[in-house]
Amino acid sequence: MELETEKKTESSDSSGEDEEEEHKEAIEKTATDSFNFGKVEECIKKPLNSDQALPSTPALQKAFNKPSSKPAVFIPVDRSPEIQEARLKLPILAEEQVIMEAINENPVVIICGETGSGKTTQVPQFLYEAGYASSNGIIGITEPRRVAAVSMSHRVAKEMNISHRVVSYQIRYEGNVTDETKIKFMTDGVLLKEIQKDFLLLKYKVIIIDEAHERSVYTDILIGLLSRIVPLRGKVRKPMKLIIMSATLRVEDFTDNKKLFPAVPPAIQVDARQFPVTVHFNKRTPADDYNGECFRKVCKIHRMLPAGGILVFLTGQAEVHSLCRRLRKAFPFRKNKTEEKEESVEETRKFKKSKQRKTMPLPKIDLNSYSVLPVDEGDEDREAEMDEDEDAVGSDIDLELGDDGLEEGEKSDSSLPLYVLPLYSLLAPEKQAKVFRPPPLGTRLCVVATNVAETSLTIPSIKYVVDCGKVKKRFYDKVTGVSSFRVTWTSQASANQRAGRAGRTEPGHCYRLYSSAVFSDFEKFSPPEITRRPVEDLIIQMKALNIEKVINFPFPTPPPTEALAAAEELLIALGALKEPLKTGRLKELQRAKLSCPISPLGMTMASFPVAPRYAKMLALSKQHDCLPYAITIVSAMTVREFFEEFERPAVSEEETEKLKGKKARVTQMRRIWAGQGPFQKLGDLMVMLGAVGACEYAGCTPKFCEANGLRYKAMVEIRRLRGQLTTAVNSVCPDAGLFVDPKMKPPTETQVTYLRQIVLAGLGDHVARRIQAEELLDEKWKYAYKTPLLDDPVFIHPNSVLFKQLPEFVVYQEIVETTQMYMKGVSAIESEWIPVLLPPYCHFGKPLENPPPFYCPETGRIRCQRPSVFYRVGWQLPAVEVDYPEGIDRYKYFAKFLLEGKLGSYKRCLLSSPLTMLKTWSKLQPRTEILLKALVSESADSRDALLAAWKKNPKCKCLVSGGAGPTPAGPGSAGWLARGLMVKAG
DNA sequence: GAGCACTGC
Repeated sequence: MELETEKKTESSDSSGEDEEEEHKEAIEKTATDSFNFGKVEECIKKPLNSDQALPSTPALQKAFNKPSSKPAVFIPVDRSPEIQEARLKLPILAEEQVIMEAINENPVVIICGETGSGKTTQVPQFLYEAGYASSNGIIGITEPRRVAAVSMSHRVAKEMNISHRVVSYQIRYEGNVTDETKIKFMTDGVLLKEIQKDFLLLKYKVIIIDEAHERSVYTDILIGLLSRIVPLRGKVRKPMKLIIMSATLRVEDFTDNKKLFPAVPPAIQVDARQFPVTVHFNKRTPADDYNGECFRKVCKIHRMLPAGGILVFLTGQAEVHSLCRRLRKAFPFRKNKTEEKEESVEETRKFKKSKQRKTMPLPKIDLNSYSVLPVDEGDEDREAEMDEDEDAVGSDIDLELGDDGLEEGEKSDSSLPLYVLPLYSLLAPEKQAKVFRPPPLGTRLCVVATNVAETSLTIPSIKYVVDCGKVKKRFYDKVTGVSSFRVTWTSQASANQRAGRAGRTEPGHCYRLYSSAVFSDFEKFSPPEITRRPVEDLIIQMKALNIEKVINFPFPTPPPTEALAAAEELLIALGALKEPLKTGRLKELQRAKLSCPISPLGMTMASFPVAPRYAKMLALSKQHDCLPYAITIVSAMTVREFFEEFERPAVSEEETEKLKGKKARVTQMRRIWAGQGPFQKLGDLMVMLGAVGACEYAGCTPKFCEANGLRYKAMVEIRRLRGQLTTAVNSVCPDAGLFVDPKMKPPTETQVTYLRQIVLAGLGDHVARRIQAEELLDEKWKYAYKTPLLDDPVFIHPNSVLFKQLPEFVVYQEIVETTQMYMKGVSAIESEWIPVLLPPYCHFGKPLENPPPFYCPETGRIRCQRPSVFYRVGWQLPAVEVDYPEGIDRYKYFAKFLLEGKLGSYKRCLLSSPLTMLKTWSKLQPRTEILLKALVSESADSRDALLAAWKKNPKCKCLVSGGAGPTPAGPGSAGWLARGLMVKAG
């Protein structure tokens, strides 16, 4: 037994499949065997060429029953002539043979090709035609976004002229996969879940990870897992191919990572069919006012340059709306009937200045060629002599001429109508859709966007990009988890991605509002997401795959150790991981802490597709019929931006009034949904429950949402998530018999109290306590709360319904730091619940002697009253009934109650009083000492433990009597849903 | 007394 544990800890693998000997063995040999198929070509920059045939292995040839260079099977595809023609224009088609040879001969291949290369649509078709999906095996492609998975499956089905039954998709809430499916597009999270059901992914012959350069957390984990799965599949003689597709050449994290791929996988580069984009840097970089600079640049472009849409990149909603307002004011356009006419005739557009000016031929600068470093240093100086303000790299178009200093007066010019549209993720979909329609006749389209336009949404017909060079990003404090949003410079890769948005339909221009020197100081790539955020959700998923030593997992880029430790600590506190034994040295303890195995509760939690804190809430909600409510609350907490945002600057007086009215309405509804008295104590979570309940009752219509300031999209997502969570709970607990009830009744007062306890159990590390009057030394702590991990005061967010209530103890969903630290999603809790529900966060004192310890017939354990203090802050918590602490005294009490007959119905003549058992060792009589020693040696300090000892060694019974043992009372099992939850309500 | 970019199960 010990040997085995030892072996496990020592082995370098981390994807332990210990139930399957074969797999385990194979994992350990991964490094030596599985990746040695073929010597690997290290051509990162240049395409492979076909006469550089890669060496192949007999094993693989046998596996596919064909020589390596030529597929033995060819599955015909009946494409339409138009599709054929369009396909042939894609550069990737010329590389088909090269790509397929590399795939045939290597288990892992990387394909680099920028947007427009056609890799996402074509590579699956290559594989299909080469027979990779011909016999009992399918081709899986992961996308980081749902829309992409759906639209790509549609497009490929159309190109191949094949039914959706064969080319299908699967995303979180829907899919059209059938038994006939051969090509399956899915989101990366879907595949990760599938690995939990079938670690070897046996139904797939090929997995393609698309958009790997985006480095989404699931993509990263998938690549780590697949780096082990692929060789394992070789071991079981069912080889699988892994293809990693990236839009950038930054693949060193995959290629130069020996832990991930011991042999360097070949990387093939394919060209993209993009139009050239000329990049213009500003001579000077504005200190702060990039918004004003954006405005001026758009004005110049609009006044002087030929037709073509403008896309502006800014950092947030407020900026987007404010620029929209300024631009609309400067270039108003009157809506008329022609607006409805969809066909916009380029020739009829009037561009005052640009018509007078000679349009210069656009310079041919390939976006690729400068993407690493700006090539303009020389030009910059040359341009500087002629132009103080701006260096137009490689371009003769001078925006400075004809500038009439518009920014001062911002006088409006209605002869040059500009059709200005905002675009950001939280914008209602129908408003987002506007940017894809042609602008009204005689106007120019100008989209003012956040980062959504960089990856998620592609607007055609953009010719000019204005890039402020900034992004707004979320930052997490690794220790406290407090998050904040900061605006920083973007990365070179992302600036290039933005520039590329100007070359989708014709050659374009990108205006960067910063100098090339500033650009070259940008980091090359943004750090992968997994290094920047808490990882407890990922860690629990990995633990559920029996990956215990997460620290050894072959992450393409590992999360910081602090983040791993924080995740492990939280999961232990939630009971999802088995706590390491407290014996041993500190160092060993530290190491053990990073390799805790998952607990049964953890397995249940991992099956719920929500954050571990919320999964814990679900796992505790069976009692008192709380599940439907807990599911609803958890769904609402998971879906972001529940309420519509009305804080933006209004365009008109009329809008100002409208926004004001809506804001007032939301505030009013919040108060109504929060309820009164005991209901209100559930706080913001009660608002969520009330809002979802009311919305569903009304049929979840856009109208209801609009009228009540709810985001329709969010409400639909909550509805779907409730459905998914209901199914998930039913499957771990079939007798729950849950269903989603659109006419769900409000919870009772008692249920609300239980819900508060459930919420506390999940948010144990998010408890805060109001500063008491006597502690108030500094004004800055007025109305403030203290938390265990933060030195600074935190406050209830003004939007919270508890903002004015200021309950003594609260839990919060998250803390966001802006001007101060604000708690959001706040519920009030009672301090006496804390020691009962959150023992890991409490330091308990000695058991009270009054009331005395007692035997609990339900659990078969010794119970007692213990006072405690909350961790790190030392808040005194009321004494509560808990299990008697481990140790000799527990044995003594157990012996005492045993002798008293508390465990069973037998009565014996005892020579001593059971009370003797509580005396110190020295005062014990020999016969009682024997009993105590026996109990200790058998670790029998509870009924279950004693029964186990008797089962193992029936002789033990003699120690107590000669008679029948105690009869076990009730089920001893402590199933996760059965556990005696909760403090008495009220 | 406020101001959050973007995504996946």
